[in-house]
Amino acid sequence: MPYSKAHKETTRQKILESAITLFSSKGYDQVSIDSLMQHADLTRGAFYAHFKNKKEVYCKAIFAGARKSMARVKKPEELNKKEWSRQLLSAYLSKEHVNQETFACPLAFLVTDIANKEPEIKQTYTLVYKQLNRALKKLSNNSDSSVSGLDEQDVLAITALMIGGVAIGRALDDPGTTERLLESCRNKAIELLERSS
Amino acid sequence: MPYSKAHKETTRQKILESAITLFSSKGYDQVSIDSLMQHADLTRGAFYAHFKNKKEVYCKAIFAGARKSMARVKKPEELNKKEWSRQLLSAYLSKEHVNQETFACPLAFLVTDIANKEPEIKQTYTLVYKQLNRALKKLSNNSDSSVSGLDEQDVLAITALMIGGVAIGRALDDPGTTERLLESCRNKAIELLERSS
DNA sequence: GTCTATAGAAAGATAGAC
DNA sequence: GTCTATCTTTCTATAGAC
Repeated sequence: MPYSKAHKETTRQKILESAITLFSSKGYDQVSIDSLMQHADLTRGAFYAHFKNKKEVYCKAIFAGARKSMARVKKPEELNKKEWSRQLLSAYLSKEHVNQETFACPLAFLVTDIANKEPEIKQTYTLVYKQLNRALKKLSNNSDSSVSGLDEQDVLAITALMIGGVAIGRALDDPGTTERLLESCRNKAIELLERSS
Repeated sequence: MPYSKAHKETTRQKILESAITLFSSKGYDQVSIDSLMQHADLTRGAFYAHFKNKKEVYCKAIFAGARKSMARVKKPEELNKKEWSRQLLSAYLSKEHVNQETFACPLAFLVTDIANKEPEIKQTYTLVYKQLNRALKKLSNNSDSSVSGLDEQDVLAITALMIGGVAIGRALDDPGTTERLLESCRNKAIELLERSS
């Protein structure tokens, strides 16, 4: 056995990383399996030893991309939940996120890429969307306080501002407008966040 | 000349109508010129007598689709501006809009289809986006009142909720969540709208 | 597991008849 | 202006050598 199991897993991860980057920035149809594998320093043929087909790697990329984004959500010790959630909103609704310099949340980068796709893809998106809402709700629940945190309406509106702001910002051809849009969404989202305390 | 100028214009409009419907629901890559022309009861070859290429008809469809959506914004006499803008938000952030039963705003249906496309396409989207913001700002300016209406931050946040809410709603595989999302965005947007009065 | 080669299908765009 | 036929490119997926 010339290739170890560990090596296969490493290769698979490399492909998945490329998939997250490329699908987020170009969408499903604009990424060919050829370009994907080239990005991962491999050739077309090797793809099918790791994934069944293009749809499968797309699903896995959405899931892994969201997981990767969420991994940044580890709260530093010195911050309380409220301060941390405010910082998160600022990082999400930032020029750097829009320009894919820090990370790329599939929820924002691929919103309209999902509609009219296979059920499996829509289910993956829905799952990840609910995870984000749950995470935000949890963050707003300050354990050492009597307040109950955000209700569902607040959470849904805040994540809509996050996803909508970043998605629109990426579509615009005018950096000034994008910057003001991000600032507006940041301010309104933080307002909703802090109103509950 | 067996075909009149009027006939050509009629045909062009028919293709454009098909383009609005199909591009909105499926996105740029999932609509072939063949399927587009079939939807307009014509064949492939006739396309190029009306449009230079696929990119051009996509741009025109975004512009015309937005114009068509905006045409519904004619204010009935019996409503004042405030009541009318509230109704507009409800029509936009509705299940019917998400399901493309009433109309399909390209700003929401195609947000992430635009990023990384040609400058001309991004410019068209940006133009239409600014039109929507301007229209909302104007509606909030109650002429027979001393209040100045919405400021830019409010407008940008409201349209982000509109576009974001509809775009996310279309991506979800769970009608219940979509309904609650739309309701949340409606409520928060109306709240922002009425706070300025 | 990864490579090259290729089958088979689909798409954008053009040519020429009517 | 609209049609059919076709050129050319690109893509997904598979086959077989190493």
